[in-house]
Amino acid sequence: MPPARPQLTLVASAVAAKAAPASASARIVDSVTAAIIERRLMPGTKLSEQKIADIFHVSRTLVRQALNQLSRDRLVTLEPARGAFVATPSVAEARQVFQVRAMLECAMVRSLCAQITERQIAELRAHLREEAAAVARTDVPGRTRLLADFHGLLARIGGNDVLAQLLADLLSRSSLIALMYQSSHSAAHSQQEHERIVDALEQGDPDAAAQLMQSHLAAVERNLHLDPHTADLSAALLPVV
Amino acid sequence: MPPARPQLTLVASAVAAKAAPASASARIVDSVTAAIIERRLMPGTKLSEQKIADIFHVSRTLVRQALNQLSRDRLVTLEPARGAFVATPSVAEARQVFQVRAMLECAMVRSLCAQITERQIAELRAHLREEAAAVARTDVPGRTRLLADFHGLLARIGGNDVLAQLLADLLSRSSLIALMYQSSHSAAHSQQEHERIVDALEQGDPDAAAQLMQSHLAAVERNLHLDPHTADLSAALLPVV
DNA sequence: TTATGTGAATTTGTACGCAATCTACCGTTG
DNA sequence: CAACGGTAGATTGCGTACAAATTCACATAA
Repeated sequence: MPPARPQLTLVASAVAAKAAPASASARIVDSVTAAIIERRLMPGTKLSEQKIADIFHVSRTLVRQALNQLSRDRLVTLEPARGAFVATPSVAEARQVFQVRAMLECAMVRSLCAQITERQIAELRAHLREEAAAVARTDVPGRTRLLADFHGLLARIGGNDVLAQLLADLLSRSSLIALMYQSSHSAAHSQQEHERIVDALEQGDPDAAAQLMQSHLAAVERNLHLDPHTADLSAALLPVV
Repeated sequence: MPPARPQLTLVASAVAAKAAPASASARIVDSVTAAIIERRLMPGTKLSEQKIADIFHVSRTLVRQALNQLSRDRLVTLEPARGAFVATPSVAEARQVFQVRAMLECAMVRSLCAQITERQIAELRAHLREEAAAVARTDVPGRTRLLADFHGLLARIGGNDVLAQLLADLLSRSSLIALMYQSSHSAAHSQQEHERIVDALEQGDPDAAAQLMQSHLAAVERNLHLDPHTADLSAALLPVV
């Protein structure tokens, strides 16, 4: 079904993603996750068990464990007796992910207004400065990561681990989606919307914060190339370069 | 850390949970999930790989796959080199799960008001009748399942698969929580609240629907024995009978 | 009696190997 | 020349085996 099936080119640099000497298969999960959201692995790429096992110098057993976890995260799809492939989220799935994010994140900033501290505002401001710096120096991978992590930071600040974990999953899926349906959204624009959301949080205005988050997510989604004629046909025929 | 560690008594009846000849490990996942939410497996129970493998007549390989999936669903916790145990969600986690459910489900019924059809209302009414019947005949396992699945049905009706999947996970976690912190909430009361939510959906009143869902979830949570003195000490010392 | 240390037995973690399945190539045929 | 079929190679699915870690029991000492 997926039209484009590039070859696997998981370079050794992927191994050095995280320094943590975590459990063997967790290291593979982290590396592949990083490789996917940093677009070193394109959607549709086949992830051969043996090749990955060779790269990480472990047996296929551990690779299979890792691929299973990744499929639960919806970052790879497992086709029975055919193998694992980097997921190619459909347009419908993309829309649904953003719809759920809107539900979750609007409610999140609403409840955040009532409980946020000076200290946490400062933390957010520091993050915004990093974002702005990355945008200014046109650091594309850096600003992409920081812009996504703004949403993760909001969730972590809220202190609700269940929510933070859930949103983290949605954010990695969003990264894959943004990568597939190449966003035309201006990074600078996104960064400014983040600023205004923090302003609303600082003023403790739940309605404004929720409204700003809503329109921010809508803008991001609108700037994805999700329109039927653009995605369904062209993207289905031309390999996603 | 967990105080109570009952012995594993996964009877063979668990095998006959679903008739589907699904993939080997999926069958194990379903059986164990059913066993947990139907409280045949108590929180803290050790899930020995070999014992489960013997019960299902498969090798430990498939059991490990199943346990990994279950740990991602947060129904079992994996302690390195120690084994798998039926999860014992903390009070904090319980509160967080209900908080996220409130965010998600309030937004869900809101958006449902605008798009729901006559056909779908009828489907919900049919479900409500089943609930009422189960409550009337004091069918405890049946009414528990139906009352939980009302929320799942709402999600599925919405047509957003991502949301439905997410909520399904939260619902099974909620079942485990309700089981641990033995709810004193009246089933009949819950059922009536469901009726009123459907009424609001039928009238297309988003504010009322969201408000009713909010207070319904709050009531369910309030009737869990989540208060510090009840849970932290007593429940930590006495085995959960 | 309570606490501590040692060793056997059980259990988990990982690698390896075989059977079943799929992919690809190539010769055959209409 | 296009379409079909069959064989060879590679890949996945799953069971088994062995090493490492943990648990439990028992003996010993304070």
